[in-house]
Amino acid sequence: MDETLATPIARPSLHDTIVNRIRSMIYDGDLKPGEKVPEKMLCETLGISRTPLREALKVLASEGTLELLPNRGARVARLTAEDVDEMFPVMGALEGLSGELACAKATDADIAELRALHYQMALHHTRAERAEYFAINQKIHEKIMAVAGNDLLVTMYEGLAGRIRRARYISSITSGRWDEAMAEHEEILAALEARDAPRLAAILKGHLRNKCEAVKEVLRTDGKSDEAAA
Amino acid sequence: MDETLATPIARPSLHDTIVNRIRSMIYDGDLKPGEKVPEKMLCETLGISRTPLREALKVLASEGTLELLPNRGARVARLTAEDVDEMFPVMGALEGLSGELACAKATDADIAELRALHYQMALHHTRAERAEYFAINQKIHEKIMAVAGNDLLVTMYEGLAGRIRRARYISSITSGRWDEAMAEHEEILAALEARDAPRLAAILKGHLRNKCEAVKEVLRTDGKSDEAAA
DNA sequence: AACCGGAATTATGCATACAATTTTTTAGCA
DNA sequence: TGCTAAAAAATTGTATGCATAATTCCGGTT
Repeated sequence: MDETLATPIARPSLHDTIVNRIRSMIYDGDLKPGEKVPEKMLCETLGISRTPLREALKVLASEGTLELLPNRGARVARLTAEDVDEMFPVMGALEGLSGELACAKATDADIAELRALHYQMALHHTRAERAEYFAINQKIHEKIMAVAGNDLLVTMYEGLAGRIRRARYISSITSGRWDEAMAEHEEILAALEARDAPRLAAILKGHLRNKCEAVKEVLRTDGKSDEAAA
Repeated sequence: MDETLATPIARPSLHDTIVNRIRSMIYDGDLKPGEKVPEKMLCETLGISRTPLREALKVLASEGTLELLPNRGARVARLTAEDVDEMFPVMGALEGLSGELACAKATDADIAELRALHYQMALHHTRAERAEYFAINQKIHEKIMAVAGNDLLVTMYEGLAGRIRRARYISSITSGRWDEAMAEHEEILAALEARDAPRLAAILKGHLRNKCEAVKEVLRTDGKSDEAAA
């Protein structure tokens, strides 16, 4: 029997598990940016041998999550201001695309769901509940991505977003910038309701550019502690 | 002395060499889409052991170049029409971004170089020299990317472009579509000379969308031979 | 006392060996 | 003859071991 096309992907391989475990350790801060990651240490922590671990390290390095210095081991990639300057235009283009596609593909139900999320977020904004606000904020952007219906887009965006998430810009947002962001979200909802693809794309791009500045600010402030840890 | 920041990347590691070797084998057609890739075979071909080979396979799989079936080995990823439908919007967004950035950053010398390439390509077009035309065509797009000055953008775009390059759409372009593409390139040059970023972005996006259709056409025609090989 | 050089230690890179799963072959049966 | 099932072969997943490069530590020298 011919299954050449019938087997896209199969079971949860142990291997990806390790990759995800290590990725989580990095995103959760168990491994800090700039920190050396000796293989032996990780082997003991994860209870595995060096072979599968090294395979995972190579994958994470190709993603940009780790830096692999030949004959000198792995280090958690440090996010520089230059990295951010390169990442945000790309993320902006991708997020803009998600907006365009979402305008074309969103059902009324999708928009209703986004509207609900939006007003819930607005409530958290007026109450100055930062954590709750940011949680819903992320949900909204994820929902727009999902509505866009392009898995590759989601994968690529998440890959970049994940690398930035470590810089916890959340706590450092100024209330002035917060009000601005909220106003931009009003426009996002309006553009989506009007299914105005170019406008939504433009707003999302600008919205992200503002976030870029916030992240760079955190990087400047927070950089010193990273240096100390390295 | 503190070199924590001073060592971004060091020597050409053997490992990346293997990754690139295999990637080349795939792009050059030594390994065809859908084909099974036994580890033993590649080990003998490359003259290495299974350990570094498997590390390379994992990396290529994370790039989407290979498919890794747990306990069942690797296969060269097959490009489906659905894949192309997902890839082209993303590539369009990235290429559009390259145009925007290029408009902002291009020096007069850059534009002069692109102009020269453009008219050289136009010459090949009037002479109906396909291979030469496409070689310069690619150079132009690469130059725009380079002028944009965003390494991450280049990396991500090349990753996608490389996966598509296997579908040799070159030979199959119709002369009608070819004339269209050439006309679009006239606009590309004009927009760049005017440093009209939004316009250049829009043209590049549309230009690529047309190529998307060509690739899908090749996929439909060429698909059967791939099936046979699998 | 500070600096330089070399040996010992440690960690990484690669190859080999063993275990487990899948695929193929083959024997048995209806 | 065709199908099922079990055993053999082959292939992948993981662990271990050896070779090599890098780091550290120690002794000698200026």
